[in-house]
Amino acid sequence: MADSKKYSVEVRVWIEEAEGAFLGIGKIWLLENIKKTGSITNAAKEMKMAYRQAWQLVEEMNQRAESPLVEKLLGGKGGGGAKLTEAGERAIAVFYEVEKRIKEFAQKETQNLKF
Amino acid sequence: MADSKKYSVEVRVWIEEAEGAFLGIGKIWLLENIKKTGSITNAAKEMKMAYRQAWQLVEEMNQRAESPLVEKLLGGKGGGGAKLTEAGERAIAVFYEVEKRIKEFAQKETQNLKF
DNA sequence: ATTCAGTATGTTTTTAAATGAATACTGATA
DNA sequence: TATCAGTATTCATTTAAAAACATACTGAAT
Repeated sequence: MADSKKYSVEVRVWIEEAEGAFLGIGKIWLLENIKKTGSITNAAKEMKMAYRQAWQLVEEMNQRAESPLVEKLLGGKGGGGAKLTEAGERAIAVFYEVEKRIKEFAQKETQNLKF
Repeated sequence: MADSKKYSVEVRVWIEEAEGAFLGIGKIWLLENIKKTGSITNAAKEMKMAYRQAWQLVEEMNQRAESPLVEKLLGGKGGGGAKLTEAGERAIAVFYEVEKRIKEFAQKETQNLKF
């Protein structure tokens, strides 16, 4: 006999650092869009987010990582742009790996919830 | 050689139901305070939360659980009050158990993060 | 030295969420 | 049947986060 309602466990994962939340799925999406578009401006547009906000997130990430995740290019042809550093690329991979493991565990461990 | 910065994984766990988020740590605290104080009013005060908000959270929980988590007593001596049902008591226990398992796993699986 | 698109930064406006305030309802008890 | 404290509900206010707006700054390329 099945239960009348279905419940599932959801999990949000983020990386914490001394001063608080450092890297969650939002910043990861931003990194991915910077990689894809080559600039903070276009990444922000892609995500329908204000440039100012995107820029602040990048600042925060760069200052709180041991080495910057995003390299910003000022002026020059096309006005400049932004690209991921090696550390930035690695951050994406590490985050998704950690998140995947935890979410898989969470699903596996929580069948048949009842409330 | 130690890294200059420490990073840790944080995890937020909640229970999802057809219509969205159903039960997270905030509602669990509310349940605990209702248990402790015997009313929504006093639970809300305890948590420095508006009564209105607390009352709405209780409504939501009760409607979306298979059976109510909180029994509300109207009128009478002392004006009434609120107490947890069996299902409410169980919800607290189940939530913490699930949360504990997932958080322990998350810690164990993520040593030596570097960014 | 002008152009150009993106970065950098401060200020104002919007917006959604939470709070606060006000009022009616409930029912055991004295 | 008057009281009383908590539940139930509406409406106005506050507040904090995000967005929108405005304006410099940068430097390769022409």
